[in-house]
Amino acid sequence: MALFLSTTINKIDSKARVSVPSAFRTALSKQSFKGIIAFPSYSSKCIDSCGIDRMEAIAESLDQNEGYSKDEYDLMSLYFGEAEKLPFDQEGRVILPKNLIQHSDIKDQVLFVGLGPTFQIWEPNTYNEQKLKTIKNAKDKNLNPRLKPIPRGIR
Amino acid sequence: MALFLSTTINKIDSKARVSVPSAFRTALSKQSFKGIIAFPSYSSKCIDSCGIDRMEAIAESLDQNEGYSKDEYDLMSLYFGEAEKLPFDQEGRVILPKNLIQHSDIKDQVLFVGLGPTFQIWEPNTYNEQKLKTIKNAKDKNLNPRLKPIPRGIR
DNA sequence: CAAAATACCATAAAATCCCATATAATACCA
DNA sequence: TGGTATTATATGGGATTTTATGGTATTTTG
Repeated sequence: MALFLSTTINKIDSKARVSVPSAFRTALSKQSFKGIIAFPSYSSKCIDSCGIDRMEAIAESLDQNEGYSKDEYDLMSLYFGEAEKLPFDQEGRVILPKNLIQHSDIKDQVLFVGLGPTFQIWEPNTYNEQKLKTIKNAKDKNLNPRLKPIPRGIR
Repeated sequence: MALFLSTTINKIDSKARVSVPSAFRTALSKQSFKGIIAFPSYSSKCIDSCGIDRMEAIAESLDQNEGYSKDEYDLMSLYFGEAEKLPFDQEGRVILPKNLIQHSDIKDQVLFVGLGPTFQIWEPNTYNEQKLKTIKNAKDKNLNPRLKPIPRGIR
């Protein structure tokens, strides 16, 4: 499984090209499609993204109806319609489609943030606002990140 | 599972490079990624660190939604964004990113302390202060300093 | 053909490699 | 056991490569 970590801000140029962070490209280098899959997040003003392997795994598990409810099935099916395959150019950039730029309100800077097996693409200011909200919410509800010990699958 | 023990102080140079203690490198030598994962501690002015295997285990357990609420999921996702993959150079050093140096207030010396399955990176003086506080607290509360297995689910 | 997409080239900054050295740790041997 | 040789480690600096970014040329396609 690819593991996406860290946060990077890159520029987007007049042709809507952005460098995908080198670390993300490395994480994807073993996959069959040299590029990323991107689609609008349904819950945030950002772009959800991953490698093709993950999409294929989702497709397969959907196909075999592995415990999805009708509602879940319908929702996930929508993703495939909105997902875009964005290939790397020789320099490791992708071209962000207009609809995704609009959805995430991206202007001239693009923030990539790793979420483990996936990552997201944000307009930097939008991301910071969202992040502050998440932290405030965690404080209000007295939540702790359960980073140790690991609940299961410990090695 | 890697086991990190003991305490070491090393220098940080003008390029923000630090040698990871040899014993720690040995503990990590079997893992797929040759380096460390580092992220700001949520409770202390230090850097939490581990090998990639542990990070992958956390990612997997999150991904399979093993009893995480939406709020918890959001909070933990932030940590992936703040975590950095720091590869070893040929001499066994890593480059500490600026944000982590700031968070832990590191100047020219770096203290590594093993915590068993993970380790932490501190500014040495900050660590000593923290250590004294911990000892004082234990005395005040009359805690019995015996080493026993920690029950699961502790934080 | 025109417009869009893609390939190709150039460059500054940053990251990484490579080599050198002092010190510490370990092995070896008389 | 003491002393010496050898190895490993931590650290420093210069050289090289990669990355991000911009631009131009070429190809595709509708």
